[in-house]
Amino acid sequence: MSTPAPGVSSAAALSKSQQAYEWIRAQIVAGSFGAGYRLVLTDLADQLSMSVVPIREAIRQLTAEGLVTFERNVGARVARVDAEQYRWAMQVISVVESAATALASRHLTPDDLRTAREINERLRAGVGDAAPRALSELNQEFHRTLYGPCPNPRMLELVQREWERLGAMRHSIFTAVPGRAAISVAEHDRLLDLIEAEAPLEEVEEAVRSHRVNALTAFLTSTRGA
Amino acid sequence: MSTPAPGVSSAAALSKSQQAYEWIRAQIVAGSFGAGYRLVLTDLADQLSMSVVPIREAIRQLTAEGLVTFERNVGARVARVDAEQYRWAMQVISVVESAATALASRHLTPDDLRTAREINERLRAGVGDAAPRALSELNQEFHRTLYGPCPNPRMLELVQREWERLGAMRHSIFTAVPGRAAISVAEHDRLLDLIEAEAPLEEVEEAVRSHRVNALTAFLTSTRGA
DNA sequence: AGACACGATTTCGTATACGATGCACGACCA
DNA sequence: TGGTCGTGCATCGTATACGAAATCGTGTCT
Repeated sequence: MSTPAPGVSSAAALSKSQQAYEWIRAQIVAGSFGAGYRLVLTDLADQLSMSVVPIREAIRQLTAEGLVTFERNVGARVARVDAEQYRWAMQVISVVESAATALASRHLTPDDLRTAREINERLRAGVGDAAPRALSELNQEFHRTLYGPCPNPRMLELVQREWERLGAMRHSIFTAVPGRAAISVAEHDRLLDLIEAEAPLEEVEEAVRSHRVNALTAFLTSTRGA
Repeated sequence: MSTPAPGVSSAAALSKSQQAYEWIRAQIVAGSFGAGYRLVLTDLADQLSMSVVPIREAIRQLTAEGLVTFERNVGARVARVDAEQYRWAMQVISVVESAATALASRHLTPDDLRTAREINERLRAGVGDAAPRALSELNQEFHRTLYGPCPNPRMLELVQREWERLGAMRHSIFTAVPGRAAISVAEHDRLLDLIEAEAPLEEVEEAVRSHRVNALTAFLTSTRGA
C-alpha cells in the first residue's frame, strides 16, 4: 500500500516509454522542436537519461499519431505541414469540430456559456494588439470551451489530435489576415446566441463550420493571392 | 544496384517492426485475433521469427491507432468495442464519412457511379440471403466507392481508421436488424440519384449522414429494446 | 470450508551490444 | 577542374540479457 517512489511526484508511475512520449510530444507542441527538427535517438536518450529503446517506442507512437515523420534507416523528424496538408487538416477540423460543438451544445452549463462570452470579450479587447500568439491561444480556448462538453470522447480526441498535428501552424489562423479577427469575434457572438437560444443542432453545426471555412478561405486567399 | 534478397519478394524491404505491424494488424482485421485476444510478446516473436523488440514497437503503433489496448506490466490485447464505444465510433463515422462522400461526389466518374449502382443491385439481390458477412462487405464496398475519390486524404484516413477500429463489429450493422437491409438499399438508390443530379453538397452529406444514423438507431433499438 | 499469505512462473521493461545502412568527406582519375 | 569512387563516421535496426512487476497456484491458518 506504500507509494512506489515517494520522492518522485508521479512521473515514476509512468513507464520510461511513456515519459519519453510525453516529453517529446510536449516539446513539439510547445514549439521547442519545430517542424523538421531531427529526433536523434541517442541525443534524446541522453537528455532523458534512458536508453534508446523507450525513445524508439515513443517515436513509433508519435509517428502513428502523425506528429513526426519517419524514414527507415534515416530517422524521425517533427512533421512538416505544408500548405496542402494544412488545408486538409483544417477541412477535417471544420467538419469534426462543428459536429463536436453541436453535440456539446446541449450539455453546456450557464457557467460554460459565461466563460465563453468572457473569453470572447477578452478577444475583442485584444484584437488590435500585437500579441498574435496569445490571441490565437484565446481563440482556441473559446472553441474548446464550447466543444469540451461533447459527450463523445472519440470525437473530442479527433479534434484535439488534428489541432496538435498542425503544431505551431495552428497559430497562423486567427491573426494572419488583417481584418479577420474582428469578424471572428462577431461570428463567435452569433454562435453563442444560437446556442443560448437552443437553436437546432444543425444550425449550430453549420455556424461553426462556416466560421472555420471562412477563416480558412480568408487565410488562403490572403497568402496565396497576395 | 542488386536487390538485397532475391528470394524474398518484397517483404524484406520492410523493417521487421513494419512486418510485425502489418501482420498483427492483418490478423486483427481478418478476425483471427478477436476482441480481447492477448498479444503476448514472446509468442508473437516466435511466430514471426524475430525478437521481441520489433513486436513491441508494432504494438505501440497499434495502440496509438486504437486497435489494441495496453496495460503497463500486463500486456496488450485486441481492443474490445463495447456498445457505448460502438455508438461513439458510428457517430464519428456518420460525420466524417458523409463529409468525405460529399467532397468526393464532384470527383466521381460515370464509371464510379455505374460501379456503385451495380454493387447496390447485388445488395438488393442478396437481401434475403443468409450471408450477412458478404452483404456487409458489399455494403462497405458501396460506400467506399462513393467516398474513395475524396480529394482530402486525411479525411479518407479517418474514415478508414474508424471502420477498422470497429473490427469484427462493423459487420453487425447491415444485417443485424431484419427489415433494415432493404431500407438501406433504397436509401442507397436515393443517394446515387442525388449525386447524379449534382445536388448541393450539403444534401449529399445530409443523405449519407442520415443513412448512417438511421442504421445505427435501428440497430440500437433492436438490440437494446428487445 | 473459506480466506489469506507466500512462492514459482510468466511476462513485461529497459539496458547493452553489435551488425547494417546511409551520408559526407576526401582522394583519385580523366 | 570536374566527376566518380571509396572510406569513415553517424545513426539506425535488432538480438540478447537481466531485473521488475504481475499473476497463478498451493499451502496453511482460522
